[in-house]
Amino acid sequence: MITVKEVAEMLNMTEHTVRFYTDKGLVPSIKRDKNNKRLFDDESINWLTGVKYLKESGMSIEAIKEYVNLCLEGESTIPQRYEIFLEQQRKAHVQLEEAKKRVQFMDQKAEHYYQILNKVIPDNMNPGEWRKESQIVASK
Amino acid sequence: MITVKEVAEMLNMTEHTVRFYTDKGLVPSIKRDKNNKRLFDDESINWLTGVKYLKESGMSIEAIKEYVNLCLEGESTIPQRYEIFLEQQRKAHVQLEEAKKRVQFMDQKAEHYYQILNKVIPDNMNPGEWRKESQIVASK
DNA sequence: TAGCACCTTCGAGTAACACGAAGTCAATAG
DNA sequence: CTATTGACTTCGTGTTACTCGAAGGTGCTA
Repeated sequence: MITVKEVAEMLNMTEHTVRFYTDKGLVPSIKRDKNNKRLFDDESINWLTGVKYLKESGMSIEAIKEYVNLCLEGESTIPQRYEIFLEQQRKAHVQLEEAKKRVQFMDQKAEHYYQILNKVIPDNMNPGEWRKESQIVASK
Repeated sequence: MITVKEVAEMLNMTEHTVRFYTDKGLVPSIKRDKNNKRLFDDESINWLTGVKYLKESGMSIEAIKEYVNLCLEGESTIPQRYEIFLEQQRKAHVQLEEAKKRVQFMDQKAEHYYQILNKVIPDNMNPGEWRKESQIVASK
């Protein structure tokens, strides 16, 4: 049984956000101790972890809430829940591709600035020149 | 020379967002026609593309604005701009790793729901069981 | 018994859009 | 020649998801 602070650190969220999510009902299994403090057991940590992933893959708080409600309704909602995950799976794959492009972009720009600072090439780093530069790099 | 609508479609942004960014000064090279309409040439498209990547990798509008100002100040700011890109490069790599984890998570959950629907395994899909499930999958 | 760390609720503030209203302007259709 | 269409403009409010800080309760330690 761990506290808000601990679970926040564990999942790399702020304490405020953890409380925000629990207050919205996104962690139905959460408990309270005799002093009304939030306590997370393994089940609650799993819920919160799932919520975090769903959120990061683009679901709104409201949509996550609906998913949680479906879970609480029981097995009859499994087909709907499956549809939700298919959609989130699709989004996660799109996000992965976009993340790869960003890495490529940043790697290229950082490398370019490095070369300028080492007098390898002249300054044409302004974004106005970026496409040109990208084409040069891409054609290498 | 293309319009707001066209560049928005091209970069997959809303027209509102494009205007928002240009009004904040994030695309310094943007032009206007005789009727005061925004017009994007290649340089402006490059700026906007760069702004989009910086934003997606976690920079605030304010921070991007500062970067744009550094660009406009000339070559003397190259070391600072290099530092900015090193940081964004680092963030982009972290994001890539997170995106991979999300894909893994979503693939696993979608697969799990698929199996339940095909009566392969019983229902233990509630997040309360997710860690257990992940361990099982991981140990396969 | 005082201080400290940690928790609580509550309420206000913020970033980045998202959206709609109202108006301008140029081209085309009748 | 007028009128409608459609894309653009500015302006201003609304929304989401935090983010922060204040004010206060509780229990442990010195």
